[in-house]
Amino acid sequence: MDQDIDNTQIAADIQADTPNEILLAALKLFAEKGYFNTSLGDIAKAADIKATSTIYQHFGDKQAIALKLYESIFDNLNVSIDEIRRKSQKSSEQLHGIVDLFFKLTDDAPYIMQFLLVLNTSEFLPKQNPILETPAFAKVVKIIQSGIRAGEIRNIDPILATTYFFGIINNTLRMVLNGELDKKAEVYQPQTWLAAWNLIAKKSTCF
Amino acid sequence: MDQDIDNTQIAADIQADTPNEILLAALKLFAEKGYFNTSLGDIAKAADIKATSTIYQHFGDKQAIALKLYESIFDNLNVSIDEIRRKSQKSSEQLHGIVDLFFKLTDDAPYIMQFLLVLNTSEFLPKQNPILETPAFAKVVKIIQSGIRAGEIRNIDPILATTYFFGIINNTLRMVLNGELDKKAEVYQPQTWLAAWNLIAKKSTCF
DNA sequence: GTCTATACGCCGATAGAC
DNA sequence: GTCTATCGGCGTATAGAC
Repeated sequence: MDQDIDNTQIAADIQADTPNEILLAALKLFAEKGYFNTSLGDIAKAADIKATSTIYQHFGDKQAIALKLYESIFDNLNVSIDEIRRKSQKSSEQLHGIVDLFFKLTDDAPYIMQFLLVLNTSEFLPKQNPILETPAFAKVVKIIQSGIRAGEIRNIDPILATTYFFGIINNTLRMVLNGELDKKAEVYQPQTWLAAWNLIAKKSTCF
Repeated sequence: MDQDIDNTQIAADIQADTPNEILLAALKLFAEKGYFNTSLGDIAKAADIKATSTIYQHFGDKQAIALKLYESIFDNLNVSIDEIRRKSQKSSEQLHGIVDLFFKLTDDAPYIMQFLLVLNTSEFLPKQNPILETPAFAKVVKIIQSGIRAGEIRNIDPILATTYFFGIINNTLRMVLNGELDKKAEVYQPQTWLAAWNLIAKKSTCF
């Protein structure tokens, strides 16, 4: 049991085995430098491995590493969203749960949020769904749709409402990730949540 | 005079000479496939040039092409923003002018907006300012600051207000660029402007 | 100013010993 | 299962003819 469980929480099965070391090193480097600026040599070094060939024992090729990361992150995101939806029926509370998750991840697992919000996965995973066509995203749209039916959310195009809502949330988190907003994400969470929610809520308090 | 002046409007000096052909080809390819998935061979072919060596007659290296694009786009953006600021004193009208420009560019020069909103320029232009530290961005913050002083805009952190405002605007444009929103940008402009403006305006009409 | 031809290096990927 | 050693190719960049 290592004590470096910082960024791994969401990164699937937490095992201190070599494949996971490789994944964590790759996630960090991809987030920091981008996929194409990261060589297998970089990953090997960061994972305390002497030979790049060792990587091929665990992954088919470089893309496969990125793919595994992509799948881990979205699988975990899916599970988290399902849990959030089970806890409450109200769209407002479900959305609040997702926002809470995103802000926590930004502070606790910034590499994962960098992967989600900043990297253009379609550039190195062309066969994979772009984030906006991912099951996780579809679930968010569903939440907003049912919020509209329930009268919680204004009657506008659900896709557009989702675009506005996460435009605010994600842009704020991007600004935190790149240091343009210099405090922890949690500092901005309350007012950012209010701004985003009031934007789509039916009975907005206006300020 | 060629008739393909589609995407060139903002791309600086419009001349049908070879350097400009190269820049236009590169812009298109970078926007479509990303910088690292685009080889000099790709650019040469798209620019109707037989030899990659010709490119080196006009640009120092591959990065220099991206740098020239970066400078052209931001120089033109700067000029446009200055013009907009000169036309009116009111922050609301200045912001509306910028929003109008962004939506028009998304419909008329999508490659430029892709470059601005989607590409991670810091991955291939590490020495250049990230977009958020660009003079153009600083001017937007200034507009919002003076809007706060004038009582037009609510008294919140100008950086945060800018983040919210362009979170909505830019995310909407990103959704148009990738086809997730399937109509022209101009279709979404009125309600998106209202959503973004009411979010930061002091006397919001609420809906 | 554009071409042909070619050099060079990096990095992804493989073979095979231990 | 990790290592050493090496290959092959792609893509950047250069030399030099026309």
